[in-house]
Amino acid sequence: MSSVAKSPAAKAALPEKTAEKAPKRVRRTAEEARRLILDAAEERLAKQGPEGLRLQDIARDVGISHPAILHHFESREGLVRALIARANKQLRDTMLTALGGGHVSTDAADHIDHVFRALSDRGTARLLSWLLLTGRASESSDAHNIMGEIVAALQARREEYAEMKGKPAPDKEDTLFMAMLTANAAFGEAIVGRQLAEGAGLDQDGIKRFRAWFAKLLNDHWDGDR
Amino acid sequence: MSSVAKSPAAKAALPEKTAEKAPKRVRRTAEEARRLILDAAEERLAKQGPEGLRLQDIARDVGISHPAILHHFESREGLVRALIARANKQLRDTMLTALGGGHVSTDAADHIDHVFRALSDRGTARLLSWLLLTGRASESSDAHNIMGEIVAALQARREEYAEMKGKPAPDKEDTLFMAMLTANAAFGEAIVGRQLAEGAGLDQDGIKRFRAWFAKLLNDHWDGDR
DNA sequence: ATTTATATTGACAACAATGTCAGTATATCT
DNA sequence: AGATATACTGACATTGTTGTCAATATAAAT
Repeated sequence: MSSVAKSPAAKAALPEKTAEKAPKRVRRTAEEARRLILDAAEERLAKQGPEGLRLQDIARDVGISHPAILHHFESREGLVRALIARANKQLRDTMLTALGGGHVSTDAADHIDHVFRALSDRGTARLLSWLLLTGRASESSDAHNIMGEIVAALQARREEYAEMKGKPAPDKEDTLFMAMLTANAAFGEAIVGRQLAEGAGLDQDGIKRFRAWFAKLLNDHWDGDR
Repeated sequence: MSSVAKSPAAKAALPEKTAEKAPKRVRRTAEEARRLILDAAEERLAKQGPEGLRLQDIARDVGISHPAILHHFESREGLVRALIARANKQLRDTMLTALGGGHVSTDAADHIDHVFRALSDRGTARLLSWLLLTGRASESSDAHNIMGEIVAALQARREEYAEMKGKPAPDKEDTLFMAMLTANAAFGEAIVGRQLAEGAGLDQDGIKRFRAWFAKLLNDHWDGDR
């Protein structure tokens, strides 16, 4: 990323007619180009925030000219929408497969860690946050379904677990609240986490301990009093 | 805030020389002007996100011309810095006075509600979030101290409470984690809260119930096992 | 090899936003 | 009242960013 792709320097060798053209243009498939562009945009967004999302910069990152981006996404807004759609999809997939994995009910720590990783460690939460901050929330009605699906899956797991233990079925709202708290905390951590941790003198390992602590809190509540 | 101050409409009464000038320019004190500008900027930011922070818009809201803003804040960046500084200060004050109020140890619900109100209901968390997303974190080294102060105050309360109950003093890190979780959750709620709540079919009252639920969770932990 | 479709580019247009400046009006001080 | 400091304005300069367009190169099809 230090040295940008140069135009062919070996061009003025022969002043003959053979030397006057050496275009060497890269041509990707549309799908591949879109993927590269989205990747670059995501990275910029994660690193520099909303104001770092400029077509020219992204183009430079990919090594293309900025009209190419317009060609693939119509407009800047189109690019943003594509970004949103992909982030939502990734999030949904990650969460649901995590919920689907077997070892949930016994140990919430892994589970919490999954959620935090999916949202916080990778830039997804920051991306989604920015989307929400800029008021583009309504466009991604997917978010609704995602939350619904997750809570449903979680509730199913919980009832299953309760039955196994011979306990009464847990309250649906209680499950919802657990999910909401987790989501809120993960988003919050994605944004203020590093800042808070630094302020409190917590290192990377301390953050891990925090997540474990949180997992335990939820775990206790999971098969606790209620 | 609905009707902006209008320029004098009663001006074309006499076509005489007396009617040709009616400047009626408002002149505030520098302090007052700065306050108004910051208020307007804050509101824009809360409503429309980062991209809504344009000098011309803010100026229109206040009823002045945009160079006036530059006059008071040097540059756009200056305005942003002032915004940050004020938000930090407000946050610190709110939190510490909330911590200082007597009824903390017995009922965490009020307390949690205070925190959420200070961060979430008003636009503070969104503002700070945007600041963090845009990477302006380093400029507000105040944040460090804030977190430190709060945790210290909380820990003091907790030790006091533990002694009253004749229990062993709580772990400092445990207190820190409680504060971190609360902060994360409040920030998260400020950003994704409405979206999640809608997706889950929760109304305003449901959000209140969630906060109460969270408060209870912390409360139980407060004088619980550890 | 020729044709076809389209990914890609450079140059330019259009616009928006910050910032500059010289001048104007208003509160305050003497 | 007159003088002074400065909050404020309108017009302009500047810069940066999105978007348009005609032209070009390249992969795939015939």
